[in-house]
Amino acid sequence: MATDRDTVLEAAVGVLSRRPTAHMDEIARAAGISRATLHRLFPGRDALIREVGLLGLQRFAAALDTADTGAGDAEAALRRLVDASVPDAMLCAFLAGENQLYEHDDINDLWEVQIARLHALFLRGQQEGVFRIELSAAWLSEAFFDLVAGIGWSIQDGRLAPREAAFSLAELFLGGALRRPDARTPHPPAHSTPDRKPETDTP
Amino acid sequence: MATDRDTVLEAAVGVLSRRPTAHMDEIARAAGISRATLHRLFPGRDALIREVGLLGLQRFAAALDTADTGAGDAEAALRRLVDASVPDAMLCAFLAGENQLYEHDDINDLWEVQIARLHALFLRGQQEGVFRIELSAAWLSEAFFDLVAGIGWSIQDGRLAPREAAFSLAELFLGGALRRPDARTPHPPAHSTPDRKPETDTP
DNA sequence: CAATTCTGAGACATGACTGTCTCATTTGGC
DNA sequence: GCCAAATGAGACAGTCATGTCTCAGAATTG
Repeated sequence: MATDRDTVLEAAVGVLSRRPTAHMDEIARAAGISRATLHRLFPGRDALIREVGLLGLQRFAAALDTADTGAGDAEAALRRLVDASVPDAMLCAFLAGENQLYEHDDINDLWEVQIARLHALFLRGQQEGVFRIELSAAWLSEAFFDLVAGIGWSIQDGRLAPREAAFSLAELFLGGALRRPDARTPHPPAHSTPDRKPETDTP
Repeated sequence: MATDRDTVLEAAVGVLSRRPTAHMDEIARAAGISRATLHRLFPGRDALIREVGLLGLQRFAAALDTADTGAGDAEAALRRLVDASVPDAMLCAFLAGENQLYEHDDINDLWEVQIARLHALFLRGQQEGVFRIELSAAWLSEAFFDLVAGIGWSIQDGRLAPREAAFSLAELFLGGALRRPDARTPHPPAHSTPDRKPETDTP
């Protein structure tokens, strides 16, 4: 029985991350409360969805703060970000699946701020020679967030043990994102070779 | 103006992959036809969604067929799968975001068959020493599909050039999934070290 | 123990989307 | 140019979820 707003939000995430179109009935039952009480806590469905999205973005922003992505080695910063964001992976899964949120301008702005922070981290890592420059920072940002969401879905469905989550995410993503100090790309790309030039953001 | 069923389905994917709750009106407008004609082509919304999902699964199954994932080097097989599945990345994005599909048993079965084929490819690669065994084949399967979906979203939103898609996916994913022939893991995992034992499926 | 507050269950009206229909218009074939 | 088929626009009822209300019962507080 969860009468707290935050507790209800947590329960709502559990339902909405898998079924974004869940009715108020389902959300209320998932939280162990009645539909009436749910409406007493949140003005309506829109407000509830919006608050869940806001919670997710705030948690992800807090993870970026905790990881202190602007300091030190870019690889170490990303590892800190992995550890900080995996506990809220389910919220990220909700954010990835709920594209209806982007109708609200404030949510959209907050989202873009966090993506910009991710982008900046990858750009810095590329300029420092830590991350590969053949992959655009935008793609690295997108892929990282998608994998965090994938972690959330996998854990929720019982396909991934929570203890393995951070390790699995860090090893898979960093393996593909880090420049190899010794070995070059295992095979030269046979398809289209994007001759990407190292980007700069601070002119 | 798209009067063909397949053309309408393609247009529907474009809308539904981003807004899974789009109304019939929006889908019809996206296809350039009226709501009446849309209803003449498909019995109802459920049938339309179901056919889009079926199309996505059939395309992904066809990609697995084309790639011939059971033959030859596992890495080469995965590279073939990347090339074969990237053109249908938007459909995979739809599949990843539309969890409501899994109420239909036939769709669910077809889905699990394809995931099993992916899983088998990664398991084989692990047994042949091509893919890392510290990451479970289940996680590799999930991550691969999530990244294909991410490719689809990125292309649709104009954040990734279609020409770079296959390269970006293959390099990022294979970099994290392949065993490094010479260099070991850049940093020994400081967090929890899952002492995974190499799995077997054919006893 | 009594009073207050909060919750759950249900009823109710509202609104939105869906599915079906009709009819005028257009398209395409002959 | 005529006829047939198909399309678009709109109207219509049905359905479902939402949001609000009331009331009885439970929990908490004094």
